[in-house]
Order: sequence, then structure tokens, then C-alpha cells
Amino acid sequence: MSEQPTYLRIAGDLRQRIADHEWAEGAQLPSRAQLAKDFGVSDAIIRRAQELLIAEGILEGRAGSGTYVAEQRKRLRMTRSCLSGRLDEAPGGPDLGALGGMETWESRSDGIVPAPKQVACRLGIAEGDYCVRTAYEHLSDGKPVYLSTSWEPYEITSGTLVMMPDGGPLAGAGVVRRMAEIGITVTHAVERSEPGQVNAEEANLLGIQRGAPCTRIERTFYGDDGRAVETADIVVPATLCEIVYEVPVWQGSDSSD
Amino acid sequence: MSEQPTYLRIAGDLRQRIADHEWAEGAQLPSRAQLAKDFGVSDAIIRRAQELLIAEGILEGRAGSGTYVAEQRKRLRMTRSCLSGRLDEAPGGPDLGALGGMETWESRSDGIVPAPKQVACRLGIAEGDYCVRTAYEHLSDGKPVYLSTSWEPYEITSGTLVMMPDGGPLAGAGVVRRMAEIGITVTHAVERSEPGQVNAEEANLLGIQRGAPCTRIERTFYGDDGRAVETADIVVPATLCEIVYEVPVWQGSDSSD
DNA sequence: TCGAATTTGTGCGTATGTATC
DNA sequence: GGATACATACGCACAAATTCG
Repeated sequence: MSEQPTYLRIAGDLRQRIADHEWAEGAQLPSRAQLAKDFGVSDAIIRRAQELLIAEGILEGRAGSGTYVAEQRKRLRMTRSCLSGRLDEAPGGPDLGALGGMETWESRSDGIVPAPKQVACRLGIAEGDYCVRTAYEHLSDGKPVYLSTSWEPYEITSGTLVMMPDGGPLAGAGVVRRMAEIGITVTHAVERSEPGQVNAEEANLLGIQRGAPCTRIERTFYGDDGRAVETADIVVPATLCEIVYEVPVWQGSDSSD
Repeated sequence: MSEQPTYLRIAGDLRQRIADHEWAEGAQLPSRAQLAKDFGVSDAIIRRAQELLIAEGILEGRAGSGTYVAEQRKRLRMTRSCLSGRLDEAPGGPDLGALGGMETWESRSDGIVPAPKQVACRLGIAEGDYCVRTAYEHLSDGKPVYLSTSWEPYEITSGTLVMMPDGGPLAGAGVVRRMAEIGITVTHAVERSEPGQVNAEEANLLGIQRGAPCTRIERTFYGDDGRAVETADIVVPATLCEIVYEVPVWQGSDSSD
């Protein structure tokens, strides 16, 4: 116990051995009792080490069956290209289809709701002002890959045909197109990215383990008048998607490094 | 126990009460024993719930003292702007200084090493080909905020004055400038972003808790000939930095949403 | 179909070490 | 030194899910 706690040492050992392909993807690990005997520690310590690796998405526990090396599903690449004339835009989502099969989504606008404080702040409106909220489940080849919830200020689209993202003639069209329809040009988006874990509900929707690592993105679209036209909370599980940004490098600036 | 395990229910309860500011930032929570009595569960369950929140960066445990609501240090904003003539570039790092004080860094090039498989793949060179590896510790107002390790193919800078990032006349200058010096124009970067946790060593360097959530970015710079000129592993702890991308929206594309 | 064995998931009590006050 | 509180570790019990005879 000199330097590192036992459970961390064992977690590291298992992590290394999995990286070295001692166990194949999808293979079952020895049982807790067996590992405890192998390592000469108690049952609970093995459990604790495994919990760490499960949270990291490396292992997967199946009740009644065993602990397995998590399968690396072929992940959907979500690319934001800032380089050329790519359009990166889907409802609460970026450019899909860069890699992989059929990307689709299901949405349910759950109507007009007062903006929570955080959302109001991002949209530059007052807390409690009305918004159209829409929840999306994004699918690739029919399987869920990431989630998003979007808010649009009611004031902007109120009375137009594009008020509901999933209704009207442009049902299912992206924010950019829908806003263009009512004379608003969307110029850019700002994305705030944070690491996190999926909660039980999200895990259920995505068909993955609770606590699996994910990236939470707060994305806000801005119109040519500088106003925010939509903001979204996007949950991107690391096991299902990889996030790639392509950014240009501007020469001759004050690169102070 | 109907739906959710007790420890998750309690974790959720505490998370909510912290969000509601029942305890201020930096405030000490009641002791485990007290909370166990309050919730009518065992000591261990409280511990388990608290461990979850500590992993989420919401709580902070101090041995011998107590459990505290984690202080939200004013975070450094790391912005990648793809919009105008901003330069986003520092060694293994992006535009700093958008918000906050003095941004500096310390680096130690630990010499010429054979490229590991992953790095070789990102640089488009063969495994084992030599690289100049440099580790950076990025500081804001003297305090560490994020870490990075960069690899540059030895072949590119070999024999030039800019071979070592922290040596020669352009010591401490960014990749873009150093490459410009030897006639290579860096045109763009690709960043792959993944959620993760900091390990013990990183936590130590950053002065934060082990297991704290972070974003791991694999960034690769490309020259005008399409060759990769540098790649870096960047560790951005969520508690110290926020990551923001500004991306343009291209009108009239196949926005299929 | 049933049931027993196995394995994980959850919960509890306790002991020891160590840091803080 | 003593009291308190967290960190780690062990042992046990039971539930739930799975597997297999």
C-alpha cells in the first residue's frame, strides 16, 4: 500500500492487460472471486477496480453473466469542418454522414415552454420567456448514437410556418434552412464542450451503460443580426461517436508561444 | 429500492441540493455519519454516493477534514475560432488569453524518441520513426491549467535551428511560426476530442483531484503539402478550462435535417 | 419447465490507516 | 495526544439476472 491504493494498482494492471489484448474484445473476464484469488485481495477490491474501468467504458458488467471487455462499436464520426463549403448542420446536430451508414433522427417537440435560466442566458432572452423545445434522438442505421434537446425563442418563429421543427412544410429541416425560410440568415455557431457521464435515462435511450463517458456540448446558432436563434444541449457518448473539429490556421498572427 | 439503487438516489438528491445552493461553494457537507443518519442508510452508501459526485467534480473530499462543495475556479476559456483572422495557436495549445490573466507555459523536450504506433499513424510516418517529443505544462497566472505532449517528425526539422521547440532562436515559438521559419506553411489542424478522467500523475501536475473529468484532444497540424507536421495529446481538465469552438455556418448546403 | 449454480449488483458492519483540527 | 473525518480494505448477506443441466 506504499504508493498507490490496491484497487488503483489492480485497475491499472487490468487496463494494461486489456490494452495488450490479453483478453479479446467482447471476451469474458475471470469472475470476481477468481480475480480476487489471483491478486490475493478481497472480492470488494476487484469490484472497485472493475467499477472504475466500467466508468471508463473499458469493461462492461452484465448481471448474472460476467464482466466483459467492452466491444468498440464502430463509432460515428461527427465532423465540424471549418475549412471549406461544408455544411455542418442537423437539428441539434452537426454534419453526419461523413462516415457510415444511414443517419436519421426522431424528434418530439414537446411544445412551448418557459426558458430555464441557463437557456435564457444563452439565447439572450429573459428567464421565463417562451421557447419551443424539441428533443431529438439521432440514429445511425437505426441505432441511437447521440441525443440533443433544442430551444428556439418563440418570438422568432411565432406565427410562421416553421415554428415547430417537426411540423409544417419544412418538418425535419435544419435550423439553418428553417430560419432562411423566414428571412434569417444563420452565420455561425458557438459550441461549448464539456466531459461528462450519461445518466440513467440517457443511457437507456442510447442503449449503453449508465455512467458511460460522454461529451456534453452546448451549441448556439447565431443569425446575421447577432441574435441567438437556437441553442441545444447535445449528449455525445464516447462509445458511439467520435468528435472531430477541422480548424484553419491563420498565418502571421501573434502566435506568442 | 423499487426503481433506482439507493446510492444513486442519494447522489441525485445531493446533486440537486448542491445545484439549488443549499450548500455554498466551498462549504463543508455534514459528515458521512450524519448524512447516513439523515438518509437512514449505512455509512458506505453515503460514501458511494459521494464518490460519484467527486468523480463528477461536484464534491471534493479532504482526508481528515470533510467533504466540500468543489469551488468553481474561474476557468480559462480556450477558444478555437474558425471565423476570422484569429490565430489559435500555442505549443500543444490553442488560443489562450481570450479571457483571464497571464498565460505562460513550461516545456521540456525530452529528446528524440521513436514514434509509438498511435502517434506514427497520426503523423503518417512509420512506427519507430524518430520524433522530437516535448511535454508542456500550460499556466495561467502561474497556476497549471492544462497539459500537452507534442511529437514532431524528426525528419522535418532535423538539421534546422527549430528542431527543438524549446531551443534555438525561436525557442518557445509556436509550431506555426517555427515551421514557417523552415519554409513550411501550416494550413490547418484536426482535433479529435474525447471525454476522460485525469490519472494520478496528471492530477498531481494540475493540482486537482485524481479522476477529475477532462477532455483529451488529439490535435494534428498539417502543412500545405498535406503532411502532418506535429501532433499533440492535450489534457484539458473541466474544472480549470472550458473549451469553446466557433464555427461558421455555410448556407445553402444539403442540410438534410 | 424447473431449479440449482454462478456471477454481478447492492447494501451493511467493521477495522485500520492517516490527515486535520 | 485526542477527537473527528475521510480513505482504504475485508467479510458477509441478499437480490437479480443469467446459464445450464
